Amino acid sequence: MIETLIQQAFKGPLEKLGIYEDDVTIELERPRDRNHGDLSTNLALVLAKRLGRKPRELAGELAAALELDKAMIESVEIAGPGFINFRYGRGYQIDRLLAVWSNEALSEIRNGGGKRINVEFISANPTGPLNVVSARAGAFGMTLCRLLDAVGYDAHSEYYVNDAGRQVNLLGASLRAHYMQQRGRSVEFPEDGYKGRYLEVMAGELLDQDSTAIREAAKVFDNESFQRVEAPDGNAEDWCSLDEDASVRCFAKYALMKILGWQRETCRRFGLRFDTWYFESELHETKRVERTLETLRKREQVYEEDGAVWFRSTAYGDEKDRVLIRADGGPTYFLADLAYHYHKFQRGFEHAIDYWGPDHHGYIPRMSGGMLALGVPEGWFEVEILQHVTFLENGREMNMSKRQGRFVTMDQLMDEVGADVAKFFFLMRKPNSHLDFDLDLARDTSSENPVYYVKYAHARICSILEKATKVGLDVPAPNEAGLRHVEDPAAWSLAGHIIRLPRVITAAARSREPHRLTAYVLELSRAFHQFYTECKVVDETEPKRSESRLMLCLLTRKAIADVLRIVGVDAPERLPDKE
RNA sequence: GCGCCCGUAGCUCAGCUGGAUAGAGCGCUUGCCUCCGGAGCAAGAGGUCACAGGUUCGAAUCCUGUCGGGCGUACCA
Repeated sequence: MIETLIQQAFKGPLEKLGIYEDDVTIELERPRDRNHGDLSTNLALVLAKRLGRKPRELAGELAAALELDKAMIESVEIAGPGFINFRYGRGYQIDRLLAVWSNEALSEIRNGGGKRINVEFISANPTGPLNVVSARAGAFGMTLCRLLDAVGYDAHSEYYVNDAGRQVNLLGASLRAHYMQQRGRSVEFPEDGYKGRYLEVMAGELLDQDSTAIREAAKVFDNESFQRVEAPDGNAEDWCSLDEDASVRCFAKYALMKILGWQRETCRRFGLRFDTWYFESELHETKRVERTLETLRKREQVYEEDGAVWFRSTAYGDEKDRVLIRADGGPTYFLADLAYHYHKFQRGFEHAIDYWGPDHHGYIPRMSGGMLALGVPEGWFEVEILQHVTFLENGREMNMSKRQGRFVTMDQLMDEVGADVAKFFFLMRKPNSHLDFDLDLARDTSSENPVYYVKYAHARICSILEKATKVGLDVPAPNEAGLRHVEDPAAWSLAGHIIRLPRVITAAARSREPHRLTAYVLELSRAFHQFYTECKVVDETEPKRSESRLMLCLLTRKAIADVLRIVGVDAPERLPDKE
């Protein structure tokens, strides 16, 4: 790395001043302002006081004593209060461009050592179609997985299905009520039941489905990760003749099967791939919930009071202790969740990241406390909170009330703006800030829309390359001789962005901030459009110059495609014709 | 009340973990097509970084307090 090269160069001059390696860290960062060079250090500012010297003077002395290869570092300058600024040499830049082209630059950042990391996201209750709030989580979770893979981890995407407990029961009871009502039988609709239209429709379909049709419907789950999902025996009429508990269970089983089918299909359509769908019911069946409680008990983390069993979460910074077993004897959701995450640990993941909504942040202390109490190492469990999304239409906040049926589901969002645009928009802001989703802009397919701006840059490159071939120019893979011909400032500015690629990926992965990718690819596209207007690429009368510029086109196209792949957005060769 | 998140251009947001004259996009004003897709590019105007203290060579960034907004504060899941 070029940083270590510079740091090494400082060693001698610093020793003359009586400063040794362990004494000071030489920080090198990319200045905000491009005029300040490619790398900058505040070393002189940091040392000035200790040495009783004026920062600028010290900087000048240090800079003069540096011995650096011109091909690597072209210039060293003192600026401002005492910064030492470095500018990359052509040799270094060309070297890095070629490293991007050969994928060497991307291999260099794979430092994760194949460490297995579990990333859990969405995990919506299986009680209805996926809501649009899940869409942002999906975009983040999936992208984080690809980012982690890119930096050398082994990321594992996971979806937790709450198929046990009260809600599923309520779901079954609700569907049953809808069904009976449509059969003209009077039943009381369960309090707090699910009143969504989709259950009415589902009940309607059940009216004329026989048992074979129902069994057929379960076939979409003939797949290992979904063995727990199965159709109830018989048809809806049979289920009605059972006693109420059993009857509700059948309806619940059916509803669960249908809804999980929808959710899985929606995820697929959004480009989400889950390595594991983990069912809560399995935790109960395998007694993991009880065993987790036992472990806590053995570790003396629980006590009984008022007929309930409590976890001493206050010992881990929570504001109050939490109930594990209710007075009525049932386990809380929290206990099951502890068991689930404990099992994640036991499954051998070295780290676990959960994406949660903002309404769950109060839940963090008890969960991380619980993990510690179970003997899981500090820092193993990580939560990323995703803030809410507000949709704007005609500049006004859109009412997302479910009753009005204004698109609230993920599918409707995809119908409206497409999966690519939705993903890109969700990722444009950092996870921790609220997102204003401008629907009018998202629907726009012109380059006002950032997604199309980027796609257009990619398509434009493809079109240029095509044109070059058509006029009989060679389009050679980037090579040293060719890149040496690159002269224009706009071209080198573009090259500077391409070189940044591996760093951007590393930073985005480390900070869990995919918005750095979208921001980067927008800047890169912009640099390309600038280059395009200033440098004519295809020119038969100047084949050498054309070739070198074509190399930059190839490199840019690759960088854009690499980023878009991580973001999960398609990089098209051409955009649909404008009308 | 307490806890978490947030407050940066008219609007939407960056600001790379303490650096230099605080940056983009949209909107507004003004330019650029004999040319590879103008679905593009350039220039200009626009700021008390909510407010007040503190820490230090240096603060939008860290600490304290105030004001304003969002969310949470279940033996629900």
